[in-house]
Amino acid sequence: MNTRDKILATAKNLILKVGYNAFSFSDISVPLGIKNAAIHYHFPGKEALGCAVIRKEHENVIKWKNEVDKLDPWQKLERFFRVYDKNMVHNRICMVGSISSDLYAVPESMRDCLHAMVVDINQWLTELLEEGRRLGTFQFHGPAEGKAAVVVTSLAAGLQIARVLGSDKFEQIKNQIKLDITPTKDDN
Amino acid sequence: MNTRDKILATAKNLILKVGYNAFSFSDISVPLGIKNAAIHYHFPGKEALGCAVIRKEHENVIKWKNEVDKLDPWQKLERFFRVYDKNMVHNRICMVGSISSDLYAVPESMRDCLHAMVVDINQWLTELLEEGRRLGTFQFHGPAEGKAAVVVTSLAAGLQIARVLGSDKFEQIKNQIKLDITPTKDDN
DNA sequence: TTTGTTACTTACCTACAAGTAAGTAAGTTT
DNA sequence: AAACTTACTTACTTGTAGGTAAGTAACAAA
Repeated sequence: MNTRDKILATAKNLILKVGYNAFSFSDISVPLGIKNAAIHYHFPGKEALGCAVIRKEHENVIKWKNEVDKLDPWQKLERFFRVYDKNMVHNRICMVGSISSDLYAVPESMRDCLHAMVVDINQWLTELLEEGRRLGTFQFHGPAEGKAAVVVTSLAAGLQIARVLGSDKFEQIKNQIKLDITPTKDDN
Repeated sequence: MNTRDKILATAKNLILKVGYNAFSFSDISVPLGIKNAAIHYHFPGKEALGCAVIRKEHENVIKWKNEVDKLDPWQKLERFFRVYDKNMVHNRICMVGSISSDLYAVPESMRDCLHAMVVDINQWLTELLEEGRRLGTFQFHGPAEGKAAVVVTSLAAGLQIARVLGSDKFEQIKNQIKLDITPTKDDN
């Protein structure tokens, strides 16, 4: 792993742990054993670094979508949960939750990067729920778009609230999400 | 309204809009037409101010709970939604979402204040859902605690994601929450 | 071999944040 | 009237943040 990628990885971790405005260049340079100015060699400024982190995360989302493409709806959902689980164990929140909660305190370019990513995630989950309902794998009322919004926000804020109430709360949320889309015998 | 309360109100707004770490004393003193040091007269430091804001919010929650105490479950839920609506129109997020997403970047005393408040909200909503289910007003699967967690996180992150995708997304979430607890004809 | 490029470091600058000590004007108490 | 309290302001200190200009060691290309 080259220095540039190490900087990106460290910055990503910091954004998910303390937020964009709460980390400094030293929080990256000291653990990596480099100087602050080395970060400026790879990225013109903090804003560009922030954008690069979000764009890389977005690329990872796209790769991940292709990876899980052939799985069935429940497996896809479980894989989706696993993304949040990985953050949960490190007391991190998700990128969307971190940047959007600080949205009016980050540069506009970062908002644009985040927007593109959120649209993608939202669309993927909406299609998954729609497909699952069509196949009878999932059951829920109302538009898939609304259901997708509830699912993704429960997970995002689930990571946040779990910091306060413990990881059990996050487990409860995942279980409830599953219960809420599990088919029952009624056919209304 | 005295200066102390004006400082508290301004600080609360800033926390909900840009987060605890992204506002400075000048963001409070300039609009109020006072000097930075005046804030230090009323509050020893930023940490104490942050705690005072959360504690006041917690007190408001307690008062609010008493206000809505006699309403029926659906009315209580609508009143709960209204709290989030009021933040939505100002592009604010909720106190719990703001502080918990920056939790490892705020002083420990603030985390303690937030914890007490989150426990209270969580308990109130759990009891509401439990009561609603007992009365047949609401219908959902699994423990009320898990359902409460899904509802409150959907609303909290709903405010966050609505900053990126627009307020329609928040409306979708509220509708979906209602659909997901509306009784159907099945009696499994 | 000299020229250029990559990947940094050294040393420095500017801005601004939080915090504080001392002062002050207005009102309150004794 | 003297002393004290309230609610600030003035003026200052300290720390740190992001950023930059200039230098350098290692290696590659012409």
